[in-house]
Amino acid sequence: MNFFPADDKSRVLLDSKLASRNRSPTKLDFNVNTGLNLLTTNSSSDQSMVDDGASPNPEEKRAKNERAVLQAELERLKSENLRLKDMLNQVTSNYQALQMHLATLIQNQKAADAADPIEEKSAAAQEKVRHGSGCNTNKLVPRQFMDLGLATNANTDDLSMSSSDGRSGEQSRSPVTTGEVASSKRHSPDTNWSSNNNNKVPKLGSSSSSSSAKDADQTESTMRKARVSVRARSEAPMITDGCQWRKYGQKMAKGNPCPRAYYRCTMAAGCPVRKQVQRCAEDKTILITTYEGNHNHPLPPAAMAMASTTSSAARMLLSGSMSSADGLMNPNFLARTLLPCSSSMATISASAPFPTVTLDLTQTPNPLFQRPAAGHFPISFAATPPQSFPQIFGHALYNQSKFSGLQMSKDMEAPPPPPALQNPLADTLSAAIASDPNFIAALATAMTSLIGGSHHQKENGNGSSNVDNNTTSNSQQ
DNA sequence: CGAATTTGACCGGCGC
DNA sequence: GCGCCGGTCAAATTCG
Repeated sequence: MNFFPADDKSRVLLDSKLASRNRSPTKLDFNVNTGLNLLTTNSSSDQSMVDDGASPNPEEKRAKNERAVLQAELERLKSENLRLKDMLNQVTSNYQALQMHLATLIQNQKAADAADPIEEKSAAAQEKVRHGSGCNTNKLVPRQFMDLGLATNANTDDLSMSSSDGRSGEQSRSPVTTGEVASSKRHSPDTNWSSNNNNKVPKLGSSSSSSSAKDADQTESTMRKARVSVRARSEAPMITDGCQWRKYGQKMAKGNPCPRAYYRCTMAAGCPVRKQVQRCAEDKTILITTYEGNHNHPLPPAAMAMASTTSSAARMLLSGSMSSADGLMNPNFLARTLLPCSSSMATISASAPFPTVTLDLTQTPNPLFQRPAAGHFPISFAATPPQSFPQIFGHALYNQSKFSGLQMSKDMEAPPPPPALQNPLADTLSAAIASDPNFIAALATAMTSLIGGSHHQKENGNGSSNVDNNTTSNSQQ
């Protein structure tokens, strides 16, 4: 976990701390003192942190002061190092717990599938969410992680992010995948970004060779194509998400003086994933990146996060909206129901032609200066100290869990906000983190990757990817 | 010189 | 039917 840019002085400082963390404090102090002793002649006064004013040599006096300052700074850094270490351990342990729960979940799910694939999973998901909402976060995270997987799997088992071919015969069961493989009007058989293909069942149906006509829900699902939009403050022309993109077009969009750029994934031939990049008309420092589709190839860890975002968010949106006529017909209702307290982080667009999940990472760029409004959960990543990462994950998962289905119980609509830890040091560190938009984006995508991870891991058979890797790799970009 | 980007043309959907 | 619009193509251009 790297919280600082590689060229930052603080990075060097942190690295030195980490490198020395295995040494005993005594030894560390000794080493520092040894160096400073070279500048002093009176070793007996080395232990004094305060200048007694009796020193006849002004040079020595200055050296003492300097040493005192350095020692104080060293102590502070040591304690900070310990905090960081604890935090890392906590995140790691949480992740390991998630993996264990996932393994258990998959086993249980296989057993449940044999009996009643849909009903059992939905009931289990709701029950677990109800229990999870009242638990402390360390338990909440894996629970909700599991819950999401259950809820989404119930509807979108066949969504594929990975090397599994999205154009397999299974595609018709997955709204997003189906959309991806729908033929475009030109040569690209997997292009479905255009509105041309999204709202016309006959077109999709005619273009799909696998119109096995599962049922009405299937037909309905093909009408909808989910997108995942990420809003982040960035001066860069494009946020780094680990994938390789090739620009294939640029257009002036109506109502926005900034051009919209069109990219397609070039990490594999025929990868259907597209993304649009456009600056916000109101605030040009905000970069809006909209993803659509699932990769048909293995992804590097750095790309896993964002790719999982598009897949899992789309899956959540579709699986949730599909289950309710209200949600389907009234996106506002859907958003209100699913996201009563998270509008600043994730919203469902009511005006977009397609169901769109928007992850807003532009809130509260500096946690020291802006706190969440009363009654509003501190969803903004930057607004929460690093020690609260489990809480963040937990709440994000909680929200996403709600995302995953309207069928969830009513008592889930008013979640108890996890207590955000108040810690000056943490605030300082989070301020540093928040100052890097790439880190924020990486963190967000890592979180959503975690959210979608259950599905992802199942599909890829690549359970080794983890949040730490995602976060690190992205934050270093 | 190959890869990536640019940019005007093209296409289909949609509203009038 | 026409024009607008979003999305894509592909030749031309630029870049490394």
